[in-house]
Amino acid sequence: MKRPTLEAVAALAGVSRATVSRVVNGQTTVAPHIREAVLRAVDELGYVPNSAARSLVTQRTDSIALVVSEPPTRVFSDDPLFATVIRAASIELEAADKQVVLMLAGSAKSHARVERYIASGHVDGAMLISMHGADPLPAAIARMRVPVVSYGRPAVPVDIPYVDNDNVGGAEAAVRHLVAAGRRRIATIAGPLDMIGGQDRLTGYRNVLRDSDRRSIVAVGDFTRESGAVAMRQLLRDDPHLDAVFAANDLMAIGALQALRQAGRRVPDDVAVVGFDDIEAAKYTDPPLTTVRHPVADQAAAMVRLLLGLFSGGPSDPVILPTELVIRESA
Amino acid sequence: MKRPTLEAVAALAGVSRATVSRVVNGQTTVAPHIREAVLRAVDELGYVPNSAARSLVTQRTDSIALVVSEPPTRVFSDDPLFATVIRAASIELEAADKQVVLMLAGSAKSHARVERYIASGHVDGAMLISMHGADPLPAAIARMRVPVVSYGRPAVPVDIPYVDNDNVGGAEAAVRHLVAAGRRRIATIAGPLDMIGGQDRLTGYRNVLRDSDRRSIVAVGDFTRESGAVAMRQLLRDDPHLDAVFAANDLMAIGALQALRQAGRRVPDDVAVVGFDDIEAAKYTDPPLTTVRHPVADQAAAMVRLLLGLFSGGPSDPVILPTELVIRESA
DNA sequence: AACACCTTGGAGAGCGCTCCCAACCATACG
DNA sequence: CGTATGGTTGGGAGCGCTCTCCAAGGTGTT
Repeated sequence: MKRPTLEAVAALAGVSRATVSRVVNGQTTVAPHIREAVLRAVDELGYVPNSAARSLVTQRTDSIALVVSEPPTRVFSDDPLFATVIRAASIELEAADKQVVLMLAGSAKSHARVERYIASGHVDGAMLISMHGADPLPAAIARMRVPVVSYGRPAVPVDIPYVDNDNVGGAEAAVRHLVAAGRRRIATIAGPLDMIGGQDRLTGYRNVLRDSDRRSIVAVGDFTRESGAVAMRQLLRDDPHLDAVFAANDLMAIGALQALRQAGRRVPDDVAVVGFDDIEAAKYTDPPLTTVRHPVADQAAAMVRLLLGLFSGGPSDPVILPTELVIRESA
Repeated sequence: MKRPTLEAVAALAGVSRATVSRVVNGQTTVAPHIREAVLRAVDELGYVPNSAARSLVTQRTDSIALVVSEPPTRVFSDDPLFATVIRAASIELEAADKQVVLMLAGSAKSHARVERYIASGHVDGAMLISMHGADPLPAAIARMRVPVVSYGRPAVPVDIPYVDNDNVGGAEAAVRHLVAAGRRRIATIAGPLDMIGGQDRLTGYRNVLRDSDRRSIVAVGDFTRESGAVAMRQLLRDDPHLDAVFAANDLMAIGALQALRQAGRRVPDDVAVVGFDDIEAAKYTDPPLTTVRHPVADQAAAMVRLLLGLFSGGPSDPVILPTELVIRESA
């Protein structure tokens, strides 16, 4: 009635536990006919090795935690970022025959659970995704003796390897595009400044404006469409004559598009709009959104490779991936 | 250098392993001052119990697998269904202090991994989400002696408990609404017929049409927006005079809206459109989409409770949740 | 003061597996 | 024909933990 053990298989096949273990783990030092007998017994009993027992002795679990340190509402919002990352990372990890354990660590309470989970040896390593500045998790996890990598540069300087995209460069390219098009009053809808992506994209915007001798006009959103609309209205009040907006992500750009339409501005004729991310929806806005594409899936895959590399003593240097300006009709 | 064990804590606190175990597991039969000493030692060494060792003896893992038997492209598509289910289930499971292990089982290869994972005792139970008719996974997992529940009635008759919403009733309500509004030629864009949701919603549509003496006009999509647009164009060719469409989900309804606009039809004046799901985007379509809301999050929570109930010998009867017609402007 | 009873801590057996080491057998060589 | 060699197999320890006894000590009662 209970699940069969190695012992049971050994008994049925008329060999020792050790031999069964060898067959199950694919060692070649077993005589073919014995191997056959063992496999038959395994099949007959429906034997599957007990993972707890195995990892107790091997000290490995072949599982990797994917920790998303955000409230669930944001993880599974309109923003497909997390979905893309999770998907790409899963594919890459499964290719390496690792099991993905997805963990949402949005609240302080779940932080504790996650820390405990990782510390208790459930996983061989962990990947952290998108945390805010005050997030204590990276530091906490880095303290354990578990290999960890981060998706995106941690906001707090913590000594863990990470993979990021060139946020500053991408923002610069976007704003340079607006400058090149002759736009004079270029505003930005920045992301949350406690997030590294928000900071870096604002930095890129400021770099170009400074170099091109324009004034910066800044409103801050929180990466949601609604906040983009609110920020856009704010900007229009601040400077009714602005002729371009760079939004720190597409969702806010879409919100800005709505607000502009409501305010009776034509895009791109009156106001040019550029987003960041190149999400799917950017193709279907009216007009289609010019935006900065960054390789989310590649970045996730690179993160996985970085972590797997750590297991075998590979380098722990940060990896930075390039971005690309996608020009559509909004700017 | 290694991770501290019970033994180490016991030595430091000057007690036996058993006593430390009692303290760590919150047993009350330990004298306060000894308890203090143990906790101090735990703290000092940064001790965290080894989960493999623990579950080897307890035969529990306190983890639950959430198996999504769909290709990742669909799981993390525009369709927020999976996201909502995953989120709600996670919240509910964490409340019960269970760890969620999310597994994507889109390919045959990953099926094998998932089966092995579950069979090897990594989790105490499993939840299956949204599978197509030919999916062998429910049957395979049901065969193991692991408690399993399904989100949605399994397409293949398999004896596992499930939680579903009233797809037939919801579709009926939607189509009855169109009938009541005086629509004469009511078409439907059905979902994939190898999915139970697709079947049931089509059944509901047919039930009402039959009772109200109208002809059914059916096109089949695959729950994506694109397929909705394609199906809509098809329907317009089949019957240029149709005056209403019931789409089996909102994404296809949105595609239909696009196709109708391109064809120069006004919604709802010329053609009324009703969707199913009440996703977030349904509020923002032009015009806002009339649709059938079903309690996705509630359903997920109910699924979790059903599974947890199974552990303690609770009932394994299917749970069916009601739906609600949300009337906006498209019909 | 002796007894029973209850509380509390310790000893030890395993949970199911891997892996080291030793024993074995067969072959080949001196 | 004995011994060295190499390839297979089995024995057994132990991974870190829980949990069932059991013993020791303390308390209260008669």
